[in-house]
Amino acid sequence: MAVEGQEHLDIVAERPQRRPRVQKNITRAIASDICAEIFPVGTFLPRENDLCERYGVSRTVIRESLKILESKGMVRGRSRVGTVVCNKEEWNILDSQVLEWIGERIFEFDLLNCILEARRAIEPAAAEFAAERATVQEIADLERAWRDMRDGERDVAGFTEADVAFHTCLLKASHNQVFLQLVGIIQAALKFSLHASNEAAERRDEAIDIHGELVEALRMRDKSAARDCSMRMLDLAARDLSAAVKRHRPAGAGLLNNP
Amino acid sequence: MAVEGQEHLDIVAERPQRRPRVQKNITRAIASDICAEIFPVGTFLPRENDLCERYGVSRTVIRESLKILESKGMVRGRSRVGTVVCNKEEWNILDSQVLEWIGERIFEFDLLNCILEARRAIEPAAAEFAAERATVQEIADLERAWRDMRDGERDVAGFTEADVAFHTCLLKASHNQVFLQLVGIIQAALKFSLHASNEAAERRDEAIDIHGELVEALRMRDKSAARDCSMRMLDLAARDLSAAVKRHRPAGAGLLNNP
DNA sequence: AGGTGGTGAGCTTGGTAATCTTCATGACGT
DNA sequence: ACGTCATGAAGATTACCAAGCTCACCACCT
Repeated sequence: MAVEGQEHLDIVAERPQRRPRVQKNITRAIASDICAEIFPVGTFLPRENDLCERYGVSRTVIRESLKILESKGMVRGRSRVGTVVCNKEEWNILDSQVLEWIGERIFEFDLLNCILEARRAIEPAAAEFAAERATVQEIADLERAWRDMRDGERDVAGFTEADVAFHTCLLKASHNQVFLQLVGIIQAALKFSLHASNEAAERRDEAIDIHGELVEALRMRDKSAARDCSMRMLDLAARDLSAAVKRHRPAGAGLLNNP
Repeated sequence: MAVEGQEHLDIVAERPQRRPRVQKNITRAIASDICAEIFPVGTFLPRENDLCERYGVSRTVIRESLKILESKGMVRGRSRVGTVVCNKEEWNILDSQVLEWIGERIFEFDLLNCILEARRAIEPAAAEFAAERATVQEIADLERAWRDMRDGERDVAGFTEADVAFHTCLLKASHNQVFLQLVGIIQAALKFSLHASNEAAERRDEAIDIHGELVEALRMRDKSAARDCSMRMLDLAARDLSAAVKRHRPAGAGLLNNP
């Protein structure tokens, strides 16, 4: 973990000949450090000049990174005073970049439960809209994603990817811009639920069946069937989620013995 | 409103002695110009140096502004090529700053309908959760907001503010982080629905009653009543919305005769 | 002669650095 | 207790270098 703090330095130092996207890396580095509570919520970040030293970049890069983080509600710059880390409630957790930066720490945020609740509200509604609005092309895309799920049943990464694609297509097919924006949280949810329940292969069979049923319901333009499939899908997701959470916090008090 | 386009110039030009918050203003100015399609979707922005001239600020400010816009999905910087305006589907329309920048043009985005649909999915669910999870303090806050609505019945601005506060409190009381993030779109929806239906005062009476009923339902921890109130509330909102849209597009075919 | 591919100039963004301005803060003096 | 001023950190400007994407041009091969 002494190495971890220097990670970004390596990125810069190891390739002096090429300077590949410093900005993005530094932003991610600072964001990760915030998520890791190296810079805890409510405290001030080091002065900009100190951040330059710490990450080995110029002040411009630091400032642009801070601007990005500020625009996502993670920090707030107080003029001539400093930059303070905001409460997690203020973070734009619907932003997919923020979710990426949080990464595995999503388990410590009590977020996956919230996301599941939100999905229960949103996805059945989206499925209904999709039943009446999806184009034939969109239904074809959904079916393709479903086939990819079926074919990728053995391969966890491939299966997850196809699952994400399926739900993304579903939201697209709802023809509602707001729902579509929520694809980020659903991605995060699928990523961390499935990754943990990969031994429960029989569940994937079940999931694949339901996804197939949903495609069929959309094709029939059957709104209530679509809603029903979506809800059953989420019941499965709920089971996976609780398995994932258990697995991630085996002792039940896993917060205490982290590295 | 012809002045509005030059606003940022004024800020810089009119007070050469004080330079207050250039950054924020410039970011808003560029964002507004993008929304106004002065820089249309799919085209390149002017070179950074030209933007400096146009807005009368240094390149650093421009670059930081572009970074912010990029982080919200409005533009994409292509290294050594230029900055291109993204499709509106890629914009983070759940971001409250983006919604602010869009402002009145929200009517041209076909967004209010989407938001209403999303609210129908979300708010009843949030109301149910609030019924079982709201603290007494939160219910008190809701009631206070409700009283403010009642007292501010004559004053459109005050009424809207109280209405926004009410719905914000409701989402808070649902104790779901994801729902809470959606306060931005609901604010936008209320702002533009009410502002247009301010002559229909009798509707506000009705709205106030329903809001009061909802508070009562929460106090009784009655989930189904809470959900029901929320849905009736949204039926009213739907009526207001169609009035607002009609009012904003009087000819009914406003899309056809733009340049 | 014509098409193909390599090459280099020029332009544009990415990044660095030094410098100045503006004020939020807190210590100091009245 | 209150006003004043020094201080230091962020806001902003400027200038410059680095690097790579484009494109036009020219040589070379067919």
